[in-house]
Amino acid sequence: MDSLGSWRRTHYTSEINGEMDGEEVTVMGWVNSIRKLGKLIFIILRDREGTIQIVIPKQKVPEEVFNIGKSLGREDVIAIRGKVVANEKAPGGCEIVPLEIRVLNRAESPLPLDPSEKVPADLDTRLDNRFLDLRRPKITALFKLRSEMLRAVRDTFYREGFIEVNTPKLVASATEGGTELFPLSYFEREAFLSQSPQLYKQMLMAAGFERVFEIGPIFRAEEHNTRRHLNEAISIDCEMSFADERDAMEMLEKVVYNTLLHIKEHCRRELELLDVDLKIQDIPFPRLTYDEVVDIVNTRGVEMEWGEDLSRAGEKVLGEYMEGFYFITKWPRDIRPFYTLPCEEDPKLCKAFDLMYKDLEIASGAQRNHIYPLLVESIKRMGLNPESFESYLQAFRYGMPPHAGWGLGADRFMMVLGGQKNIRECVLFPRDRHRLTP
RNA sequence: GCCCUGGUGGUGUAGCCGGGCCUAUCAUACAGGACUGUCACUCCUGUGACUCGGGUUCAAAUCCCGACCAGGGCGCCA
Repeated sequence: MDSLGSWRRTHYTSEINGEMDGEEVTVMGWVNSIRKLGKLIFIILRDREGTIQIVIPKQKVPEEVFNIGKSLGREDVIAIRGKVVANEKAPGGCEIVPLEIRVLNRAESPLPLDPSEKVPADLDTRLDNRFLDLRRPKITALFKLRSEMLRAVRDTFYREGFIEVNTPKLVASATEGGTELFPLSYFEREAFLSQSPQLYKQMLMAAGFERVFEIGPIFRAEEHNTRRHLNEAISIDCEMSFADERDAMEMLEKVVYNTLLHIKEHCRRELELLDVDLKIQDIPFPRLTYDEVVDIVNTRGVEMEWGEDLSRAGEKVLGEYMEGFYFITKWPRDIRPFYTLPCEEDPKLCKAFDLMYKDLEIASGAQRNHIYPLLVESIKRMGLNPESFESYLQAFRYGMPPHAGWGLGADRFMMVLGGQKNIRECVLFPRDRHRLTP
């Protein structure tokens, strides 16, 4: 085994081409595959950006180089200093003839799964050996896509005058209602992992921050076991003052639309690898009211009473009826959280919305209830105790502007962008009902 | 949490219905050998597996029960 020493990579494999014939380069990466043909050895070297062929003809390289080449196995980590040779017979039209090879680390064998994708592996096996799974170009592509998605989302927020914030993930209250929280011990007290930055975002409206966004983890202790649920997820959240639910929907459209454009333009290679034909959907996205949704779902043979949330069957028929992204607006007040502002014209309804992609809910938001007495009443209505919201409610008593916002599930958004059927595919190290490692 | 399906070498599979010719199939990986243009290299040789526990039977990978694990569906998801 050799040390890196003073060697540094001069090129990623993708940066080398036939026009560099004769140039000396240093490349580093993993042995993707190796074919030993007696006195001739071919290595496909893989780095983050791609692969390149290394050719080792016994007659034309130092004996030591040939011997090292012969000793290599799959996924060994090597560095090669060598000459670029343009050659039509090589994949990509060029290859490297090594002057010197350094073996930086050996890989044990057999490997727990096959990164070259000749033999498929179950998702469970892949997640158990995720670092190896992630060496597969297709999988790497998905996470490059994710990185660019986050960049596009951030860019849009900054361009629109939002401040990026971080709110606590360790919280005291288990009384927000709704979802189950993960309890944990906090010195001599009990604490919980935050299910959403909701209450903090709103307090920042009282702080006069006007427009904030946060990209961070949320934790839900539900025992769900589906392709679209995780117990730890990343939420893209925003909140804006002096705005109503229509402003919030427009902002959400901008974020989604800009991300589609950005990915389409900057991730051609990744989309191709993933075999995704990303459609740019013009804005505004269609808006359905909850009332319309109830009609559509019932007309298509799935029973749905007014006042019920969409069942999975309901989502499916709706997803068949609607193409791409669409909003559902004007929800019944009783099935939305207490911080949603009721409609003035009909107190049974509220100013909440969901953003759907086909049959998948990817975001939800609303104009928030900024009127203190009405908010207290709503908390009671939901069977919750206003006293446990004291530090939150305080913020509404000394000048809280009208405001609206939403939360977009980053991992679900990735399912749409990357064409994935299982949300676990979109997360490096997913946390679900049974998986806590790696 | 409920329902359905499944668990066979490192990985992915065939065999299971109709128990015995299974000393368990194939691919890939791995080890050794031959090979100077491979690109899923080819060829020869070799190594390696029936999730666990109980039961039925002369006989269980195969049938039955339970546990564990996985996949899918549903529920839950302010």
